[in-house]
Amino acid sequence: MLPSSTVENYLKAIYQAQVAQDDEERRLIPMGQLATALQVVPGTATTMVKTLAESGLVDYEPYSGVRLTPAGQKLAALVLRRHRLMELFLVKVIGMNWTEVHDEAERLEHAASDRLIDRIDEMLGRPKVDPHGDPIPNQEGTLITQEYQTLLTCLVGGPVVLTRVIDQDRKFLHFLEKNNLRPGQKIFVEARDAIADHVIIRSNDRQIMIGMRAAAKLQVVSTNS
Amino acid sequence: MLPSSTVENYLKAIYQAQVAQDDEERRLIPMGQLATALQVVPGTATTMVKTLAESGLVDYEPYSGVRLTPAGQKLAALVLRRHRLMELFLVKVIGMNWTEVHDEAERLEHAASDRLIDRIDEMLGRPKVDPHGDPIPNQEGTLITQEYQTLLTCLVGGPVVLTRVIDQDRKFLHFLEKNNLRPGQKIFVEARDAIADHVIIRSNDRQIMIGMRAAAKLQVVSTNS
DNA sequence: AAATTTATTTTGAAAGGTCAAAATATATTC
DNA sequence: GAATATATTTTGACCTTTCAAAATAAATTT
Repeated sequence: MLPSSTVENYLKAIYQAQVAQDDEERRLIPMGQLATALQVVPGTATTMVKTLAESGLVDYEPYSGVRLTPAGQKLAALVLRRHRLMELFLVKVIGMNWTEVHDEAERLEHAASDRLIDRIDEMLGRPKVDPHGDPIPNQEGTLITQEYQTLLTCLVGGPVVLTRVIDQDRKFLHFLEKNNLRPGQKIFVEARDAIADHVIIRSNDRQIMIGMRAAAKLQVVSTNS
Repeated sequence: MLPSSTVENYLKAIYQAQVAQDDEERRLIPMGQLATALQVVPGTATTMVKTLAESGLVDYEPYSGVRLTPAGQKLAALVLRRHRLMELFLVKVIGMNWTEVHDEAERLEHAASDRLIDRIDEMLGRPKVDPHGDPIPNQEGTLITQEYQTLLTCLVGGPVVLTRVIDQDRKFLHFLEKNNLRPGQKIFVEARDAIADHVIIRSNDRQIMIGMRAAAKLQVVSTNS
């Protein structure tokens, strides 16, 4: 039986939580966190996770949390693949703004067939990352995650390129867009002040001050030019 | 509240049934027919139609049938618009074959936002018909249906252009495709024999014999060239 | 370690959509 | 017009997904 959108969303949420806590250790995701991510009440998550466990998609340890089984992990990765390819497609082919493709992709990812997704993948030239710089899992469900510096950890003074934005919140993305901070943009990191809790950067000759919480969401790579 | 996919499918099915029996008379669609179209058991259709009636989307007369209200009709037309624009998009932009876009569009039509659909509409140059030659309702939910001849009613001898195919069955469409019978194709109607129950046509210098049941599904316009 | 707070699970109920099968209307045939 | 056939509706049940609120477990504080 093919999984419902709900099942796909649960798997994806667990997967993303697992990836976020950069663990090779395969830690358990607590129920509360999962419930929050999916915007459901904790009891709902418990119920659902139990049925996922029965389907062999997750391992569930009461009062501890969930973890994807290999089968669940593959499914989850393919959902994420559909999502991210769809986002890139919406930007590159449809011409939507990268700050507003998330919700659209969120729905389309459950409706698009594998054939369509692979066709899109081909059209886009088998891309490695989506418009936010998030890596796209391949057809086998393998995700290759690059480790990047952030505006919080990179060298002060040097020029960097914004490569990945770890936040899908529309307001945040619009703030970035308004300040020309989109993936690919070259940025100069001018100062970082732990006490003042900010980072000062320069992009397109405009100076911007960003709080450290926000700075941590902006991943960059150093550049020499 | 926004309508579920199920509700959208019911409305669309009623709408298409109404359009099919080319009625200005706003006749009722019998429950059995609706149930068959939606591949559900009759009782299910009855239940659902009653809730649609409560939402003011249909008029329901027990033991007689359903009919869309103006509100229901508009919604239905917009679903059909999404479907047909999506089909054309899948053919023109994604490069899928016109014989195989139906099922894909059937799912995507419920997931695509109005913004996406309008963007697609714009990309395609505000098209009037989908890949099967079916007319596309406009944003206001108005459907302009052209009346065509069919291979059953058109003049024998003259050249015609295949303009619309009234059947979404994959097997049938594949048969057409195999015989070069796609919308836009010029065809010569060589003979029609009511007793033998067939029409003989010539397309791309190949002669094809088609049963009258099938011929009635192929709509054409006469051409002088 | 007892008390309290926080997280998780359980229980009971609800909404949406569906089916199987019985009951009832309507239409058709003789 | 009674008998039969066909179409429709009703009833009771089920599955999935959800919530509210009570019960319980685990973690934290004192």
